[in-house]
This record gives sequence, structure tokens and C-alpha cells, in this order.
Amino acid sequence: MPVTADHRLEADRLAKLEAIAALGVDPWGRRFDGAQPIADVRALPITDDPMTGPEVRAAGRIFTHRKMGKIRFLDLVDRSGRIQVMVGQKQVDETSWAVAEQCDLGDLLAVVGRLGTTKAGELTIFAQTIQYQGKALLPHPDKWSGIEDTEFALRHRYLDFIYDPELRAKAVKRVQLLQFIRTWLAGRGFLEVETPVLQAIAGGAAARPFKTHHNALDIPLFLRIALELPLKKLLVAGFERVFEMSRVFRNEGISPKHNPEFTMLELYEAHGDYETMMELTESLIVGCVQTLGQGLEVEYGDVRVAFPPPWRRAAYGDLFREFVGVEMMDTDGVAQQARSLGIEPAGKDHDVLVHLLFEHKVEGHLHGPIFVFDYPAALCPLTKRKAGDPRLAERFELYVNNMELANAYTELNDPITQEATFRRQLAGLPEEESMAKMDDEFVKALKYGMPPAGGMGMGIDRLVMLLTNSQTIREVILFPLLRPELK
RNA sequence: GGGGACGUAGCUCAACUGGCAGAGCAGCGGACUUUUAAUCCGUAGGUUCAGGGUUCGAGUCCCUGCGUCCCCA
Repeated sequence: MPVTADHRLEADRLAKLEAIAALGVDPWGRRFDGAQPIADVRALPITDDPMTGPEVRAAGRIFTHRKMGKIRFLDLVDRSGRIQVMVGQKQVDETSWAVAEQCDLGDLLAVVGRLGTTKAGELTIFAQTIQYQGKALLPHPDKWSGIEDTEFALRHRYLDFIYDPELRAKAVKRVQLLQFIRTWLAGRGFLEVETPVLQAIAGGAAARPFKTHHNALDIPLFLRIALELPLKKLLVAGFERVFEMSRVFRNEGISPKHNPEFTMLELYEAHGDYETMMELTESLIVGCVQTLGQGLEVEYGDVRVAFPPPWRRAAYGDLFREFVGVEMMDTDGVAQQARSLGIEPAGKDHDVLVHLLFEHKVEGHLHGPIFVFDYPAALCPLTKRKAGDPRLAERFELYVNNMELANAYTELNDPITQEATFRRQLAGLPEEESMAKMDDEFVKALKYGMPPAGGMGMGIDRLVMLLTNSQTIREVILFPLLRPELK
């Protein structure tokens, strides 16, 4: 099928594609066995004479080239590094030279040759044969300035990874972190499970869900906004230690810290509580920091975050008193403080006001890492009340650099209280910000007996941001959501 | 949702107060067997995001829309 060129530059490259095909060479390449990572090639011992150097095989993309008559130097890049290749008309076979003459920046190439240095001292593969591995029909970005335009980069993410090595490195670090977390949790006896993404009731968090429809059943369904409820059903089911690290979806704004789909880790440990979760969370994150091999002091923007344990633990109420200046249980004091911030207290639940004040006046001080524990109970419908003080819930949030990184509870396993908290809609809280969504199926599961448990949830994207010094969530997501371009 | 900035050649960017749309890289043709952003000679490449308006004249000013980014809620 003929390919049509949308642009003169594409037409130039199509002509070369045809020229390569005319040589009897498949312009889209074929299997090439034994390619050594370029970084490994670079580490090989060499001799003074390139003719006696080690024979190497490499495959990659043409990044730059310098043509000098009947000889050309090109820089080949693969996942591991970059190396110069010399292709001379007298040094390679006829077909290889003919192919080399049709090469453009961005094309894919495999090369067999001997490793040595040029007169200028550059480590070089002196090609004996080259195998064409594919054409770039569209011109790649400028070889030195790369991609500057954010929109172009986002719409051509695959190019962004080529021309922004830091972005690529972050993607690799993300994979390392996910692998570490999985291995670490498995080592502690946690079973990784997969629970439904499509749910009849999107519970477990306060967020607006994406809505879809199942045709055969003719029912509305939602994409999950959290992992919590099915995982707790698995505690009822007797799995005892489970985790899931996967996508959740929230139909809300996009910002430097929010992508509509993001990766959440949630884990549940039967017979634990929020204090066991603090220990677990601390060890897990310390392990994450160490696995990237950068020490326990991490640069983030213009601040340093110190992760050596133990981390500070502070009661929500104590922080509230310190930074708001009134007791969090002081109804009049809280209302007065709210008014001074321009928040009208009438018609709002006391605990809603408390948390608004907390967000305004306390969060900015939480450089962390710091565990903030014992939250106002009304905000926590899925959390066990504190022994001896039902106004508080056994919940903590881990703050690092003023950002909520993890959230954990002593899980509420009492179905009677659970049903009551599901039914209690807090005044002053928009419905999409409420976690109280009646879920009879979940309450029923609790009625069969869920063991006491600690549970923890962590935003993986935020963790990766923090540990890779990324200021936006886009930098740690392979393909961030973007409005499609209208044409 | 509100406010601000931006959108020019394939890429990176110029174009003064409104006055002939330009450069580097990439491309095309040529010279060159040791280059390192190779160099040199020549050449081509534009719906200035889209639509409307003001003006003798608009990339530039005004309006609307689209898109991206930033700040705020």
C-alpha cells in the first residue's frame, strides 16, 4: 500500500525508503541477534589498532551523523548509552555502504564491527556490516535543543523520552520503586491481589468517579476511586495480608499534582492497627529511598527531606492547638477561627470546620516526614474510633514536604458502626467530598466477621515525584492525560 | 470555575511604536576517508493556531474560539 507524504520532509524520507527496498534490503528491518548494550560495548578492553579490537554487535537509533565524502561517522544510541560508529565505503560491503547513504537522523540501525579509537581518541565501532532496522519517516526534533515546547512533548511522549534523558531516568526509577515495593511486601507475607476496577458503587474514598455502562447487564458502573472495600472483603475471606498496587480513577481536575488516573498502593494486615501501619510505612519508604541508592537525605526542589527514622509523630489535636491556637474540640473557638479565615461556620459540621482550619493553618508547617495521628472521627467513616475517645478515629496521615503521602487506619470492622457512619452525611461537605456512601454489600461482608486490621494507602505517583525530585506528576507518568487535538 | 502567559518553517527561536516574515539545526544538490553541534559552496522550505474586526497596511492592536502552561478556588 503506498504511503502518502503529508510533508516534503516525509516525502524525502519515503524516497530513501524506496531506495533501500530497491537494494533488496527490508527497510523495516529484521531480527538481529546478539546485540550488546552499548554501555557494555564501551566497557570492553581495546587495543591500539582498531583492526585487532574486539568484534562487537550493537543496535540503536542514529542520533547525529557527520558525513565526510566516502566515510561517515554516526552516533548510535540504545537504552544503555551512545557510541560513535564509523562507516567507510572501503571498510564495509557494497550493500552496507549503499544503505548507509540512505540513512537519516532517527533511523534504526544494527552494526557489526570492531571496537577501537579514532585518531581523535573517540571510542568507535568501525563497521564491517550494517543492517538497516527501520526508517524514521518523520524528522526528529532538533538534535541539540531537543523538545522545548511542552505541548509538543506531551503529544509526542515517545520522542520526549528519547530527547529528555532525565525523563527517561525517572521512568526507570519508577519501575525500580514498584518492583522494590512488591518484593518487600511479598517478603512480609502480603499477597498481591487484583480487585474489580468496575464497581456498582465507587466507595472507599471521597472523589467523583468516572461513570460507564455495562451493555449486557444494562447497568451503570463506575471506575474505582479507591481499592479499600474489596481488599477488606478479602480480610473477611481469610487472606489476612493483602495488597494491591494499581490504577484508580478520579473524575476531577488535572494539575501538577493530579492526573485523572493514578497509581495507588493499599495494603491490609489482619490483627494489626494504625501503629503497626506506621512502622510498616516508615520501613517501606526508607527502603524505597535506599533502593534508589541516593542516601536518606533527598533533594526536592530547593529543600532537603531527611528520611532517617524514627520520624516524628504528632497528634492532630496537638498540631491544631499549636498552629490554630484553639482546642479542636472547642466548638466556639473553632467557629470563630473559621470566621476569621472567611469561612462561614453556619451549616457546617464541627469536624468539617476543624479540618478546613487544619488544611489552611497546619499543613503548611508539615515539612516532615511526620505522622499526624488521631483525626476527628466524623471525617473517617471507615476508621475504628479511638479506644476511650469516640470523638477521635485511629487514623494517621504521613506528610512529607506539606504533601499527604500516605493515609492509614485501624480499620473499622464493626458492621453496626459502619452502617451508621455510612448513613451520616456531614453538613457542609459536598457529596463528592464525602466518603459516606452506603454500601450494603460491604456492611454485609463485615457482618460475617472481619478481623481487626491495620490498613494503609499511599499515592505511588507522589512517592515517585518525591524521590525523583519531580515537581509535576506528569514527569512520573508515562502518558499523562491530554485533551485530544482536534483536526 | 476565576485570573495570567503563550501559540511564527519539521525542531529551536527572531521580527523595535502596526510597515518587504528571518536565522540556526534538519532537508535537497555539490566537495571532502578521522569527524565530534564537522566544515565549505549552492538551494528549497510559511494558511504566523482558527475565525472575525480595526487600519492604506496586522505575526504585532481588538473580539470570539481551540490548545498548552502557570497561579488561585
